[in-house]
Amino acid sequence: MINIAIAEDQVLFRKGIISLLNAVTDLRVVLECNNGEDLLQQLDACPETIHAALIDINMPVLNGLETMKIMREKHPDIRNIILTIHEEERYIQAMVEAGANAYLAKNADFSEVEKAIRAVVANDYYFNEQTIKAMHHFMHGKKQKVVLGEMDITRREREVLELICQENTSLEISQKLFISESTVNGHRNNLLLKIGCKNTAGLVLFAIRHNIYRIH
Amino acid sequence: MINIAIAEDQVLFRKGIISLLNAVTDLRVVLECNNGEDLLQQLDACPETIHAALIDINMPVLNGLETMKIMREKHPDIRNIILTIHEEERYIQAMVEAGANAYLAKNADFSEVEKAIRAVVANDYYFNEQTIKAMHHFMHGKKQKVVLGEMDITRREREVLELICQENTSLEISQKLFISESTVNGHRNNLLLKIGCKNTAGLVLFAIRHNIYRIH
DNA sequence: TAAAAAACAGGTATTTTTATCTGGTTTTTA
DNA sequence: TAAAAACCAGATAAAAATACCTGTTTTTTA
Repeated sequence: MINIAIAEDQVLFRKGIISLLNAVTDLRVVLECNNGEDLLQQLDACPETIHAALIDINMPVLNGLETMKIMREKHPDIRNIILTIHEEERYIQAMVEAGANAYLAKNADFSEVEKAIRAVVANDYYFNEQTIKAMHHFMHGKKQKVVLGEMDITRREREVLELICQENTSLEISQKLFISESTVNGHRNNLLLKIGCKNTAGLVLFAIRHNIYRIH
Repeated sequence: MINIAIAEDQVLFRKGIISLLNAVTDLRVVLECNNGEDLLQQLDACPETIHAALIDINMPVLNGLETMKIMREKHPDIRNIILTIHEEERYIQAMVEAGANAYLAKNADFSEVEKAIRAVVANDYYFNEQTIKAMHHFMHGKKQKVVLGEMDITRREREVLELICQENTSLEISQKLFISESTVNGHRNNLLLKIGCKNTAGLVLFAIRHNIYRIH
């Protein structure tokens, strides 16, 4: 019997996965949580041995990356399977680098989820073609300048980026932050370099992808 | 017995929901599809009476809104339940206006999905507090300038907008569309006016909100 | 089917953004 | 706790985006 924990904030998706997993005779979902912090707390209180954890990236309170880093330290025997909508290579790279045992896109089919669970329990890791490819690109030095961006973006840069997303010009931003327009343009430029994009459009896309700016 | 169809492109989410629905004794998922076009085709070939359809908004080929409009004409007896990640009022408004019988966010819990299915079958409609609120705002004239925007944007403008989101400059866009840079700038300007935003950041946000550009 | 409206194509001038710089300050880390 | 790295602030020139125009062609609609 394989015991599974799942951290995923979308209730319906979570319940659906649990239903599918519990329908398999030797799989059992022992723990379910809304976010990473919840997972860590529940694990401390859990008497059962957990073999694998399905972890979402976008979660409130404690996100997937941070959660997994702590998991590696506090629960090194639990295999971490990332289950996310993000298919960009930089996510795969960041997660694998941080110690993920498997990386699955949410649009994978269930048989792959099952396969990944069995694989990580038996052989520690499960990497599909997409993941292997991302790792190759990473190793061949084709990695993005900023792996999981927001971590490497300074507070000031983040403030500027937020205001850019709110359609402010550099002058307006400088007035709101009480700095000169040139400085704002300096931050803008650093953002472009760090994120590795070409212009404002790229900055906005990055901000949305990384929840620096939330779209309504 | 209530027969249900489901159109949802995320396989895992779809399979999960189906597993949950089929676990309820008097609910049965008869039809599952990847997109709207698939749904319409399968409905034509389906000998069973479908009582309700769960429809996602973001789907390839034929999206939720277009799908539902056709459903209203060709299958007026089937109740359409929108099941989406979008919680913005303009989506609710657009969908209800187009004839949705219920609107649910994907982070609803399963009991609400079940409740909504029973409600639309018994009483045609199911609207929760959030939906009612959006409809009130709509009726009180607080609706956004562009309800589901893309309708008012020409094909050419949409092409330009897509390329803007892909971080192309006006010159690059002009080369890709075989028109002059000035023309591209003209389209850009019209987009700014129609959408009512200030700059590229606003254009990108609009494109994402209205699924003209899909973020990964 | 004419008239009207909308879409498409383009030009010019101004403003904003982007590419490269310099140097001081704060934070890491060896 | 020095040295190194990263952050913050800024300037200037070049490139790109935006504001404001004029026409032509295609679609609507009265």
